[in-house]
Formats: sequence, C-alpha cells, structure tokens
Amino acid sequence: MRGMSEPTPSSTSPEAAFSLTTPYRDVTCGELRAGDAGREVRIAGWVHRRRDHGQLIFLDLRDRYGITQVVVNQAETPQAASVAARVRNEFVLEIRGAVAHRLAGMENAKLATGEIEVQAQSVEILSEAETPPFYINEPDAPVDESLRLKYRYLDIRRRPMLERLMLRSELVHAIREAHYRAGFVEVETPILLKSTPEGARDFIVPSRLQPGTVYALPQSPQQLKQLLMVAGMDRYFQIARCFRDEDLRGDRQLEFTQLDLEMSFVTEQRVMDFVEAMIVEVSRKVVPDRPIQQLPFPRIDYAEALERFGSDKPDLRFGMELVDLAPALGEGSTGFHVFDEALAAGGRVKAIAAPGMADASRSQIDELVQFARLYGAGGLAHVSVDADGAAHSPIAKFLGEERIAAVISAAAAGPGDLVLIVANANHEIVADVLGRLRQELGQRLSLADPNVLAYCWVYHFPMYQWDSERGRWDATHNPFSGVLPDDEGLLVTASGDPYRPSRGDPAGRARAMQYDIALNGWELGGGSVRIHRRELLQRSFALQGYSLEKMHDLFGGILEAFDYGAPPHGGIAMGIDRWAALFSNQTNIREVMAFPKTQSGTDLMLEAPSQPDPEQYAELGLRFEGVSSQQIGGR
RNA sequence: GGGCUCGUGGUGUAGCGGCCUAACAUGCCAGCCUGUCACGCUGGAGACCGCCGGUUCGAAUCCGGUCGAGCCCGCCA
Repeated sequence: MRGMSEPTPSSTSPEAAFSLTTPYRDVTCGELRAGDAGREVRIAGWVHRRRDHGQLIFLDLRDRYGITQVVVNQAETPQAASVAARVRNEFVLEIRGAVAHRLAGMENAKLATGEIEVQAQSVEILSEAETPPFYINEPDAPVDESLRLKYRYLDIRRRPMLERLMLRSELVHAIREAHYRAGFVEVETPILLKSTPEGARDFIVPSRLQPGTVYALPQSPQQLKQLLMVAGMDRYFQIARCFRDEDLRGDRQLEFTQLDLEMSFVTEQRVMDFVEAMIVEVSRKVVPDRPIQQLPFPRIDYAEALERFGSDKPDLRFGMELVDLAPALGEGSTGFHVFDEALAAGGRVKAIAAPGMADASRSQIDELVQFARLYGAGGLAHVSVDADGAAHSPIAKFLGEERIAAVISAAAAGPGDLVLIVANANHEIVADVLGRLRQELGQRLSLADPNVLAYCWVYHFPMYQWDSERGRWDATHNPFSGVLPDDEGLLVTASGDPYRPSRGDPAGRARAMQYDIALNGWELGGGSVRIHRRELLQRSFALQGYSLEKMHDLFGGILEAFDYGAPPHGGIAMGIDRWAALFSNQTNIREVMAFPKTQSGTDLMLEAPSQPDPEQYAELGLRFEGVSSQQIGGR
C-alpha cells in the first residue's frame, strides 16, 4: 500500500522521478487521448462537476492539467457507484478504471480529453470538501474581491487565476533564460538592509542582537548591484523582492518583484539595446500571439514625450497627440483672458481632439472639467465640431470665428470631434492634465488595440526636480543617475556654493543618462548609466542637499567602494508584476500575484498584520506609545 | 490625510420610504432518472437586508457614524 513501507533507496529512473506519475496517479487529468483507449489507469483530482443519472454517474475530474470525464456504472460496479453517489464538488478522488472511447456522437469537443472517458472500477475519496464560498467551476462568475482574497487557495483553483500564475512563471523563466544566455550571473542580495531616507518610506525591522537599531527592507537592490559592478561581476541580474511602505494602487503593492540588472563598461545605448532585445525575446516566447507595435522600439526624448503625449509613459497604441495652440491663436490678445494670462505668464495653451465626442452631453463635459480640475487645471475649454463641420463652443464669443477655425485646424479636428483645451501658466500642469485626459479618453473610446504591445523608451529625464519644501534638488529617479556628458558643466548652483542650491540653478536644466521603458501607458521599468566617479557623485549629492558627513553616513560604503576602481556601469529595474499584468490584460497587479494584499495593506487570508506578542517586542526593547487598544489594527 | 463607489439567503443580483412576514438566478439538501458534459424533472431548506445610532406612525430603502472591499488624489518610480 501507498506509504506503508519505509522509504528506501530508489531504483526508479531519473525520467520516472521527473515524471508527473505518482503513487496516486499514472496520468494527469489533461493528457488522455483516443490513442489511450484500453489502458488501465489511476487518475486523481478534484471533482469539477457531478452529473447523477441514477444508474449512471458522470464525474468531471479536474487538476492543473485539465479535466477528464469519469463514468461510474451502477450495474457494473455497484461499490464504486455507491461511493460516487455521496461525492460532492471539490472532493478529492482517486479513480481506477479503463480508458475507453466515448460512445459515437458523445464526444465533447470543448475538452482536450473529450474523445475518451475513464470507466471507473473503483472510486476512492482522498478528501471530502465543504461547499466552496464561490463557484470554482464557473470561471466567469463574478466574485467579491475580498472573498477571493480570503479564500485565495480556492481562487487559484479557478482557471483564470491559475493561468495567470502559470503565465507569470513562464515570464520569469524566459527572463532567466535570456539573461543566462547573455552572460549574466544571478546573485541574491540581502533582504535585511540599511535604511536610507531617499525615495519611499522604508519598512523597518528591529534588531535583537543590536538593541535600539533597525534594519530596513530593500526598496530595490540599487546600491548592492552597483557594488557588484565594483566587485567585477560585470553582468548581474536578480528577480528581486522589493518593499515600499506607501499607499497601494492598482499597479503598486507593499511588496513587489523587480527584474533588477546591471552591466559594466556600457553606455545608455548598450543597456537599452540589450534590454530591448531581451524584452522582444521574452515577449515572443511568453505571448507569441501578441504583436509588438514597432521595432525597434520608439525612443522618445523626455521633453518630447511631455510635449506630444503629456506623459513620460505614453500609450502609443493610439494618436490623439497634444497640440500647441499658441501659433493658431496668433499674436496679441486672444480675446479670452484665461488664455492670455497663461501665455503672458510663460505658460501654454494646448489641446487634444477627442474623436467622435462632439455630441457629448453637458453633464459629460462637466465631468471632464471636474477630471481636469482634479489634476490642477483651472478649467477645461472645449470646441465641438458637428457633423456638418460647424463649430460650437462657449468660448467662441471671446475668440471669434477666425481663431476658433484656426484652433480646429491646428487640432486637426474633423466633423464629430471634440477639442479639449487646457491653459495654464505652468506648462507641467498643462501636459499632465491633457496627458491624463488623453489616457482616460483613449480608454473610454477604446482607441487602443488591447492585443498590441506598444513598448517605447523615454530617455534623458531631467537630473533633478526642485523640492520647494526642503529647498534642494531631488533626484528625478535615482540619486546615482549619471549626467549627460554635455550637461556635466550644469551641475553647479547659481550661488557657486554647491551646498546652497536655489530654484534657478543651472542644475535644473541638467539631463540624466536615464531611460524608462513604457508599455501601453504603464511605466514598466527605469534605469540609468550611473555616476562611477566619486568626485562627480559628491557634486551631485551636494545638490541634493547632502553634506559630506551625511553623505558619508548614508552612502559611505558605496563612496568608499568607488575609490577602489569602479567600472562605468548602468542597468535597469523592471516591474515583473506589471509586466505579467499587462501580458494577461489585467489592470491590477493583484491578479498576477498568488497572495496579494488589499488596498489597506492587509492579508485577508492570514489576517496580517497582527499584534505582536508582548514578549516579542519586550525582547527588542520596543514599546508602542500613543496607540490605544481601539486603534491597534484600525486604520 | 482626503474624495467617490459598493456591502441584501452559500454566491451573483433585484428591490431604494408602507404592496418586503424580501424577489430572481445559481448553489445547497432530498427524491426520480443509463449517456450527460452549465444534464433534466419534482419537492424542500436557507437572508431580517455589514454593524451602531438617528429621522419617521412606519426603514433593506432617508441621515450620521463605524467596519470591510474597490477606484482615485496626496504619497510612491
């Protein structure tokens, strides 16, 4: 009997050991075909559905590999039939029986195993099951999100979730294959790291051995991979778990997975070339039916991306580009003071043309205005072009017929289109609002082919953004990003003192050797060629408000490492969860994570986070202050 | 920290001030059925409408709070 004897050294072949055959089954539920007719087999799985005809009971047996119909005949095998009669959905069974062709005309074309059935000689119940809290055998039935999360193990039994997790596995597999072939070494870096104040909030872990101190969980292995370059690893990659203690979104979880890679002796061009080739290879392997829109990937300068799409992660599957209306409005007053003020203040007046939206109702327009205001626009002007080509607009009385006609022409709007106009003294607001409108309307109007993969590079981001609250420059992406050689001279302040930055500093115009990869409107990844010279790194950090002492305290390890011979290097980090979500046409990365957290950061299945045992934090020298018992576990 | 949406038998929905001692589908239970595959037929059980409070003669239905889920702003690369 199974499991009755002592485990002994095996005489089975490696092939047998690697096979899917086990002491409970000879075959899986997905592999029997017409050619197997006549075989005696053992097969095991979950009861997907039971159809009881009295003298004849059909059981659809399911596992990861498929579904096989089992038929139990009361007249021939009364014992098996009596067991089958008490079987319910999701019971786990082991069946012994003979594979047989189905009766002529009774084949099921919907099943891969539909030509055959297993005629049961015996039915053994390996495990009984409660009625599940939602349908497992109907993949399209809607289920409350929190129920799915609480019973995630049942959710994963359902086909869609299972298929997405398998696709994700294939994605990671393809990534590894490509990197090994390109000479990369997979290196694991620690999860218990040192806290750095940059970027997102850290998760911290108190140390027991060093009371009063904490580790931080990595936001990414950034510094470590650079140290691996100094170590001469040359090409490193890792499928790395990262942690950021920030509020969650559809594309953001507290913990997530990055493909992290770094290469030595490279330029921007070289990194992008490898990453692009790797992405193409992986895409073709994992989702061979999905066309890549353009090869090589479009490479768009950051400034141009903002100008044309109002986004640094544009969805290139559709047009609806942003248009500058200033030339159309002409010299002097436009007649509309909102436009005049924006232009006089050095701002912009730009527009997009939404196809077929000319018949939008008043309330639909109002909703778009609200949308624009949400992102900082004062308002949203519109001009509609009716079916006969005639323009209608509340601002026509200010602009006059001629300018309205020029606006329509500039926006390339035709009959039935709606021109949406944003004016603001701050050109970043204009770009952001129109960019989001473009994305939103592209979605609503179904302008993007859901099957197409539109990858694109956006490069030469600004080195810094001015942080008006703290009075210093902030790294746009990554404090180690290198500056373009042409812009190296800009890494100075107007005052001449690197520790006294101000908004008008030349540094604000410096561009980074920084590139993002976008896919269908999502930021898929970002990277840069790093600064590998200590002198330049110190200048850059000074602009970011770090004194020498502070710099040494926070980044002493890497600064010191750079004194021992650092190769020029660069790399990228890509979001595996996002990539898998896009590959499976999901808008939330939860759908490609086995055990994700809710938007409030809880795990409904394990009920985490939970209160620590008082002994645990006493041992760490910790005490919770200012948290009442009512607040614990609350928000 | 904030905004919006949702919360009704196991599940998904309907009902949105009295006709609701809550409807429909499916699931569940029982019986019948030898070719079904979302099997079929007959019968049955099952919610007091997330929770607390208020308004009202009367609340699933209106209001406030609270808890939970989702989407978003801030935050985050």
